[in-house]
Amino acid sequence: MVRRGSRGKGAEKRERILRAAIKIFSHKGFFNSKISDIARSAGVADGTIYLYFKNKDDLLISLFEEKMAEVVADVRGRVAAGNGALSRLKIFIENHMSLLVREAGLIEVLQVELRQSNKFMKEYVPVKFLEYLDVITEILELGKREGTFRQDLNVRMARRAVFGALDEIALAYVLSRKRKYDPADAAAEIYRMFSEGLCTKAQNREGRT
Amino acid sequence: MVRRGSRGKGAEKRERILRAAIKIFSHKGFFNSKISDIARSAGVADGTIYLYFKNKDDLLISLFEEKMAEVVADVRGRVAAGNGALSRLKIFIENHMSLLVREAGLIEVLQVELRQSNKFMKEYVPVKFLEYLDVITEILELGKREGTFRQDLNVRMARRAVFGALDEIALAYVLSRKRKYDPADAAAEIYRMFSEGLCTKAQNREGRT
DNA sequence: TTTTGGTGAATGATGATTCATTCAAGAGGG
DNA sequence: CCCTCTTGAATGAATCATCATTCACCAAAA
Repeated sequence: MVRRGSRGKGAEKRERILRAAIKIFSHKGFFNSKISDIARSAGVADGTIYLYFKNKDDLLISLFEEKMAEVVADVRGRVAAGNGALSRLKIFIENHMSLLVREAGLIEVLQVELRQSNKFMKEYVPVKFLEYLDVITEILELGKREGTFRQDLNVRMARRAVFGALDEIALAYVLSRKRKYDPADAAAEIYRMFSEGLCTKAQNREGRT
Repeated sequence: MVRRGSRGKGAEKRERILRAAIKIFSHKGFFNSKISDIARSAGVADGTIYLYFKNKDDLLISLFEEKMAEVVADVRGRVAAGNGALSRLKIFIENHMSLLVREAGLIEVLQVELRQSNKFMKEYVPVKFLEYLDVITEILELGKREGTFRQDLNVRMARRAVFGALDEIALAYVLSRKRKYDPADAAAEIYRMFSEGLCTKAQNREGRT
């Protein structure tokens, strides 16, 4: 018997299906993607997908949660390396933009399907996505403690604003075939917009990195 | 014979269908909405919808374009009343957040379906949405001319950042049943984040409204 | 031989779209 | 003023294609 845990051949096949799902969903969107497309792309039979996932919805949600978990763990590690809130914010923004290149398909799926699922799959709470937002929250709170950021900054609002700006720019990048700008430049620009907007006046008057 | 131009009973019926579509799409999402749902809600027969719209996709797109055209014309008028880029930016942000209350259904549809359509309906270019972004662009360019905003501000990027921040916060508002915050407060917060981030240092050192 | 993962054709539901038919209202003739 | 007649809007039941999901069966491993 082949076990289907986190180790062994089963896990490998499951992973193949997830990768294929990312590819197909990112090309056609969830509703236009057929299970048989995904199966073909993964090199398995249609029915096999149902051995690993409850149904099509479950496939999408598993994809969100598992891949986002990796992204969150990864960015947490990177951010921790920065010292000070500004440095960490910079790392976070740069990492997000570089995901566009490293994990293009995944980001495309997240961007167009997350909202849908978020809104219409009643029982689904995007836990891992919220954790991603938490990483921003932690940076902002650190900044307030440090005195780098305004004391009256509304953290809940600011983290949405930061994520929203990143996400929208990422979306523009993904949608434009022409790839009009460089993600690294975009990161620098966004960082500047927010750091100069979030810093105390004292910080603004002095020179900053 | 009843004509179906922009005047007369035909237009009224068409409008009823559009309003019903907004209601149903915003509740269930495009793919989960049945034409028969919309027909019932509009008080017409299924087939009637095909007298006014080519197909389901066309219904969604017409909805985008026509309703966004109204929103764009409206915000243009309001923004023109402000003098100076900062004042205009403030008006734009406040108007966007107040749309959440005035046009809740429409905004919900735009937020979750626009990305989808944008990405997957190959021929569709969201003209009216781009015009909405142009309103921001014009404000930013005015600010640069005036000297209120940094000369090296990347307008294309900044307008996406502004829209993205607004959109994300609007989304959080729409998704949370609990209505955790007041759109007017949110507008003030966002305005502050961007104005302090976009202004030249000279502006920052002096007092501002 | 038994067990289990894997298969993919068959099933059944769903829902967009069509189209034969109905209906209402104006036109014109007597 | 009344009675056809014509026209096209409106209807909604029927059609038809499309998949998600199931399940009877197969092959390899134990």
